[in-house]
Amino acid sequence: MLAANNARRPAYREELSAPAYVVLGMVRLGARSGYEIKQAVELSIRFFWTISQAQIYPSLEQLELRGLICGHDAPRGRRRRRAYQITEAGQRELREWLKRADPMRFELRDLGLVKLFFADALERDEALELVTTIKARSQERVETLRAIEPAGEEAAGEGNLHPLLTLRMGIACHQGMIEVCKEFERRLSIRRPA
Amino acid sequence: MLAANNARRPAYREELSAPAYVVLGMVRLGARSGYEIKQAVELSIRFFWTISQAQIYPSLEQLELRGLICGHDAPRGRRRRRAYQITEAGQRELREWLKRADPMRFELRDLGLVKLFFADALERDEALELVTTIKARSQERVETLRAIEPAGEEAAGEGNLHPLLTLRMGIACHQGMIEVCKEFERRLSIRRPA
DNA sequence: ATGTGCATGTAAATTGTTACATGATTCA
DNA sequence: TGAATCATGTAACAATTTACATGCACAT
Repeated sequence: MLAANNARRPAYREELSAPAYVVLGMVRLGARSGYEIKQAVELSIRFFWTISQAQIYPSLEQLELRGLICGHDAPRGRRRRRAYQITEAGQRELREWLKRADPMRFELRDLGLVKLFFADALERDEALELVTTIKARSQERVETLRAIEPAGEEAAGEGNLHPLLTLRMGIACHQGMIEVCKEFERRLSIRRPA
Repeated sequence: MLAANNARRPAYREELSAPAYVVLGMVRLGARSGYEIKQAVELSIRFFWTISQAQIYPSLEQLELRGLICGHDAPRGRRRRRAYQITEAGQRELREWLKRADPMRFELRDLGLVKLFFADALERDEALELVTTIKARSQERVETLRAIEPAGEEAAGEGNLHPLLTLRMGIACHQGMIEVCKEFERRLSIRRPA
């Protein structure tokens, strides 16, 4: 019987996985430990990409194996910790990925919109309520994003323009949906007022 | 040794899964077979929800077990086929779900935005190209959605208002993002023209 | 002493996709 | 007769999340 390697590390493929590129990008932006990467994701790209802690550590390993990042033990007191930096090769690989014309699939999974789609099964006032809920959700999201905007503008002033761009895209997207909700609220309440 | 049930049908839980509700909703709208449900999804909600064929048939089974839909064999010639209809209980369950105030998480996974976020690692003209690519992607999406609009308007005239609502939400969302892209294209090309 | 934050890691479960397998019907 | 479409189903695979497990540091 052969000794099987049961550890579930990702297979060594030619292509890096998407999470690995995300980790690489975050290391480039200054996140040093797995812990810091997770935090950076939550503070920035969480609106269009999430990554769980269980994906980060294997990705770091994978990246280091290829020499795209280099890590060294950097304990804080007696608490263990491994700090990473991006390498020259890593910089190149990241840029290549950014320039690569791959699909970049836009995947939206939104049960809110699904419910809205089926809302003709409801009474008119119930449907109206649903539209209002969906609108409120986007309004909350816009407020959250607007609260981050100053930080994005500051970063833009210091040469990191693109986080602000993605922030504005999020705001614009939800703002657009809010307007449509308002239009349909009028439409639904005029025909049969509450 | 106990006889294990190795078939991978979904565990019988209190809660129905999201795909099951999607299937239920589509059966209500007149999709009869698993095949028709898959088609209906591709023709309508695919922009904010997808479902693979491998999820549909177990969902149908699950729904029938609970009496939310009822199915009968309805072969076309000698080709086997099972046709479903929504039951009274199914109508109720669907409406309850639509009214239920659960999270309805909006989940976006977009490597395009991720790349944009990291685009400060690129030269200015390369970043500009990326912005243009992302803009083009949204423009294509808007065109696709606009092509469906007449069908949505027709459905709205016949009492199915909400598919048009979700269609307009998609258009508005991408239109908003397109405007932001244009603004940044100006910004990027003014400072250092190609 | 105790709760929160820093820090890393793994096992199990869940969820979803892709590919395969089968076979009838319709139309060119 | 051969391709496209209708129709159902499963096995294998891939991706991701959740939960668990561990332990130090620091402030209250």
